Amino acid sequence: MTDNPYLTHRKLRERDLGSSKSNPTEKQPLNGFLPRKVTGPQVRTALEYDTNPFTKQPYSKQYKTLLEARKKLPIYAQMDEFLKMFSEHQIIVIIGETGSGKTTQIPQLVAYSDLPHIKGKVVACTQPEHVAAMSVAKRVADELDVQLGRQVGYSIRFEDMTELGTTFLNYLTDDMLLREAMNDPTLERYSTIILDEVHQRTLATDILMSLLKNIARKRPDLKIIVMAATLNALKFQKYFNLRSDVKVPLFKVPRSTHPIEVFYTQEPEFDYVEAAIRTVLMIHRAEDQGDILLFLTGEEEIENACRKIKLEADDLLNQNPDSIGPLVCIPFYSSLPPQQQQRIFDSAPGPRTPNGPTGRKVVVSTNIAENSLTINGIVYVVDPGVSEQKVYNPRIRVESLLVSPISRASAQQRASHAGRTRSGKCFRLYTEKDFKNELEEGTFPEILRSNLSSTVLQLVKLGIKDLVRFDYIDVPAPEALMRALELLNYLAALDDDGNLTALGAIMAEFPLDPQLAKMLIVSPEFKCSNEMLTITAMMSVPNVWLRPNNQRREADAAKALLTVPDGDHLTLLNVYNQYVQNQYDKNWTWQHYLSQHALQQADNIRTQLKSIMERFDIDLISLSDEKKLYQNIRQALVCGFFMQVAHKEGDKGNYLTVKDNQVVALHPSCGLGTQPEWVIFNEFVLTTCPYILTVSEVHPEWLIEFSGNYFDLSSFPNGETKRALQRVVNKKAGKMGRNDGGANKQSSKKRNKRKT
DNA sequence: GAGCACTGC
Repeated sequence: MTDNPYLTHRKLRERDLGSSKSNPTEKQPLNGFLPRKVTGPQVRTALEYDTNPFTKQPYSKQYKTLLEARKKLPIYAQMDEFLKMFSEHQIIVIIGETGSGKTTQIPQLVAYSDLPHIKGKVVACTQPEHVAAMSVAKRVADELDVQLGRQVGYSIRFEDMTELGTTFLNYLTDDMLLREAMNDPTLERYSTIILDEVHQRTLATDILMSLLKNIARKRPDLKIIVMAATLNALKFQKYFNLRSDVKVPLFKVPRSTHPIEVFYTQEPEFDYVEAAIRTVLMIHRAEDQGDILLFLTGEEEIENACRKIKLEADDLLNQNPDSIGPLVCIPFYSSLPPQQQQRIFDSAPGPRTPNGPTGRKVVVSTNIAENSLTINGIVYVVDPGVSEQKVYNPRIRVESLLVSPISRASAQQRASHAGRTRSGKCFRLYTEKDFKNELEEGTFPEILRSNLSSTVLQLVKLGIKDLVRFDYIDVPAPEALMRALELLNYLAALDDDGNLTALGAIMAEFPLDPQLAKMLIVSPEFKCSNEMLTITAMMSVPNVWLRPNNQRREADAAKALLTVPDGDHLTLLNVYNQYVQNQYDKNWTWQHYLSQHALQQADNIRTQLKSIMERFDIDLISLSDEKKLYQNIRQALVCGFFMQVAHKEGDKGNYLTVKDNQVVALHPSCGLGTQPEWVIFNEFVLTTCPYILTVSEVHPEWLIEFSGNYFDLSSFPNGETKRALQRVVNKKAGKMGRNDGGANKQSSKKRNKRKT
């Protein structure tokens, strides 16, 4: 694990100084344990022992306290049943809602039965979110009475809290395990792999399910456990049936949280925001003490709702000072600075007068609060039944955000927040009939609503030959696959037969979109890899520009000072360089309305990418001539993003994307000083109108020179764009006497040669 | 002249 290049940071730990030698006369708690034949009584006896079988140390006091708490979980009573099932089956599907303790307890039971530490193997448990991986690992380390990072650890992108040869239970993010599979296709070092939260249907979990199903056939010694929160386990159960005569068993873990009363509206609500505000105020007027969690879709909606709730609540308070307490309304969404995000953990306000009614806290949040986050004091949940979700249109290659109905699983997850501290109530702003008949059972899989270029590259690297017939749990649209294959072919990551090229193999090693990986890898040829490294990192993080509602003009003015008129990509470079020159100063970012958090993240990513570049001998090169440098940077951009070029049409500032012929406009946040004839862009979003974001000027000769494959004019639709390109080709032919459209091919050939 | 819901490598 220590040579894993995706981990750039390794936490220092105090080594266990106690002797690890065991006393031969001492009775061993795991005596008589046969791997995978362990029974409930055996485990219970071992748990009550004085010595920790994994550290050979006496148990601490904390261990006993935690053990008593574990015994109260419903799953503790099911130990015998689970261990028997684990002994008898290779694959198990487990269902249990949040609060069932499955994430902490099942992996421990598996460790007791599988005994990975005596075989030199590891039990893995995947999580979609890194926060969950860290916190669950900490909890389980405490429960097993071991030091976090030794017998029990976690691996997430920037942190490896494991010890090679010692760690036998590892919680890791799903992407991490998928990355590992790229270089170890049978995941040999694991004896059991537990996929948790599979109902969330993240891209990585979906792919892992397919891979594991495949590996299970080749490795009968590998056990697989799939854990989900919904009732829709049948789909997973069916999917994992390897043979028709052996059925994958289902293990159910009951919930152990407080009861939650669920209410529905009689009629559908047309204005869910208005209904939500009304419901919050109704709770405030009529219900007992307890805080409220309201789910809305986005920043603007949340800020407006907070303002209205506050106004009305103040009115109520003034009219009925003796019966109604004060109310605070706290917005919560991802782009909020961390300090303001912390406010959701503040306690509710006290009474306004010494003996008056006590106050109430209302948290108005996006989906960010739906999973793996507990806000203390929440007793009431208001759920309008919608969230903003990403949708991908492969035809025009555009991702956009759309307000859509949530799934039943999501609705249940939202409701569960009402029962964390005591029994609570959930108000659903839709009818029970709609809940039962209209909402989808589970979350719409990410694989069906994403751009798949990165995933397809990973699959090919994993050795998957036939992407169309791959055993997906939900098959993506053929058009989405085709678009991905086409892009990877133009980028020279795949050859014309769909085989991985040497370049593609390197691209797959970068945790980046293929376009970004390509431009970074070729950038030494343009003598600007140092700068491209920065730009790539900056393009991998969310928007760094802050623009608070009441300080827009100040924010825009600050941004103007950092803007490079030649293009937004160069502006990103400038922002990062200034950030470093100002010693990563928090005040500097604050004064320039920049997100310290995003810049810090870009810096982390830059470090990680740099180490991967070093591994592949990709040199870091700079040019001192700034004019030349700026030009070369934009040429390198063309090598990755040639499919995202637009040409100006007429004088009204409209642009037409090449080949796709979409009418787009420069986003108002674009910092270009003029409206150049040709631009390259990073993102195409559909909001009030189609906009292109992060835009730089390019010269048409570069398009022909560095991506001749794509800019082969015979494949172009007739129109102004083609005519403009034709003029460039003619001019060039006149000047140079030939049309060198093969630079793209040449550079990849050069790279191929170097690798062999 | 206007927005990025949310994860993750």
